[in-house]
Parts: sequence; structure tokens; C-alpha cells
Amino acid sequence: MENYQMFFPCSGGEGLSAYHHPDMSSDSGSDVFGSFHGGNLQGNGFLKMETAAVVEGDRNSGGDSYQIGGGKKKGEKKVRKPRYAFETKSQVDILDDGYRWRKYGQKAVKNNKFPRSYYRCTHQGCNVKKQVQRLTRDEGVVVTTYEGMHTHSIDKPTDNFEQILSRMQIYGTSF
DNA sequence: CGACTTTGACCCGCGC
DNA sequence: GCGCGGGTCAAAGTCG
Repeated sequence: MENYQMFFPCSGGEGLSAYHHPDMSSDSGSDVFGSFHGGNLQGNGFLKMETAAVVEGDRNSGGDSYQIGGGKKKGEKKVRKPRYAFETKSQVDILDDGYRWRKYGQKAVKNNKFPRSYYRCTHQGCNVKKQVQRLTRDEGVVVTTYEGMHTHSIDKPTDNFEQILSRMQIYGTSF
């Protein structure tokens, strides 16, 4: 939990640099994930994004009255906050996307023997959460689920991953 | 000394 | 109503 940074930003730029965003000016959000499915990152095998599933889509994600255990629904009928699940092939659990995350919990999942970690953006007024879970079948696959959207600029300049994050923001605001 | 991780307990929704 | 599973809080500890 100390040298994950070495994997990602600059040193591990190979995997990230492989992801070339064609021309993402402001076409359409759906095209974003189209790129993900295209498997542009598979070139290296170090980092690969394949699945991007939007579980929930909602109107407000930034300044909603988020209450703990108040009205959280995970069903498909009741939408609360947009959630984006990314299946990422990585050796490390922590995917440093440039933002600052603070771990606030860790629970063992029933179906997985690996615990799921809960992270929260440490920026003020930013209620973005993310949870990282490793698959039991493939310990090299990490599922990162983002919840909410960042209302601030990126904290740390990461090579090209920043652009990926930008894309995610664009896609998120579309909802 | 500040920021962050760890870990147990608590809370809540849901199924039985 | 109870138990289970999942999500979050908060105190204490750790690291830079």
C-alpha cells in the first residue's frame, strides 16, 4: 500500500499510454464506453478496462442530501446515485486515478474471499465514493465501482489516466 | 503534527 | 420478528 504509485502514474505509463483517446472533444458520452469496450488498453495486459456498467442513473450526484443509511436503494427501480463499475485488470488494488481517496471501511463479501474496500474522496464538498473489490476467480481482476461525480479538478497530474477520468466525468454528467 | 489506515461496532434493508 | 448481508462511522494506531 505504499508503492502503488510507482505502478501507475509515470513509471507505469506504458499501460496507460497505450490508451489513446481518438477524438473525444464533445461527441457523445456513449461513445466513451464504446472506446472502453473496444479494449484499447489490452495491448499491454497490465491494465485493461473492459466492463463498464451503469447500475444507476440519477439527476443529482454532487450536492444531494446524502444521508447515511437514510434512503439507500440498490434496486433498479429506485435510482439514487449514478454508479459506474469498472472491471480493471491490475496487480494492485488501489487504482490511483489522480484523486485523493481516504479509506473508510472494509468488508468481507460473501461470494468473494477477498475483502471489499471502501474509499471516499477527501476533497471538501466532494462526496464521491468508490469501492474496490477483487474477484475470487481472477485475483488479477479488480472491480472498481465509482459512485458520484467529482466536482473539482484532478488533484494529481497523472499521465493519460487523467483523460480517462475526464471522459468519465463527461459520461457522468450526461446522466 | 497532519493525513491516512485499520478495525470493530453499529445501522439499515430485505428475505424468511 | 429475527438473522443475514452490505454499507458507514468513529476511535485508535500508523506513517511521512
